[in-house]
Amino acid sequence: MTPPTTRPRRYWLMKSEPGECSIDDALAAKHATVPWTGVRNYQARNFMRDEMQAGDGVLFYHSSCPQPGIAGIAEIASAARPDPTQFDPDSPYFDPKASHGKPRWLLRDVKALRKTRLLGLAELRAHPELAHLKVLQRSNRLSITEVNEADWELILRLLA
DNA sequence: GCCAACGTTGGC
DNA sequence: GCCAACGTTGGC
Repeated sequence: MTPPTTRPRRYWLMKSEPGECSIDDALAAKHATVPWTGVRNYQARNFMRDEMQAGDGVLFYHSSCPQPGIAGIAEIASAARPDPTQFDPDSPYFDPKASHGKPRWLLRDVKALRKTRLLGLAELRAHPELAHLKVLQRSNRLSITEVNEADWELILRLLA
């Protein structure tokens, strides 16, 4: 018997518009868990479909709002599964080219662990060690990016 | 509301 | 496969 394969825990930054799903909304949800619906970018989808693993750490980021920044800590809480909003003609995320037989968009459930103080962009930028963070790059539009372990640990220290 | 950057679309 | 037009993102 070969032992189950393991890999080091990975870390992600996931953007959510608080008007749609804030860290408070996620914490208030059943099991503090929300399906990460509405991602319609292939690179972000591929992270959810192929790269993530249950238990991975998540920086819960508020975007498109008065105070953008990291607002909480969460973790990946499920395997990949089809995003149901792609099949719903009444959803803004409806995708007429998707079908149940051939879903295009896969999501993960994300479990909120705690709300933190808001760690805003200006403060993130004030730490040169974090300068390479994807979310700080000029006009990065990707809603899911990977965070390396050193950055994860530094950010958790800043939030402590 | 502005606007730069980027992904997607579709004609060729 | 190219590439211009278009739509979206998202901080400011």
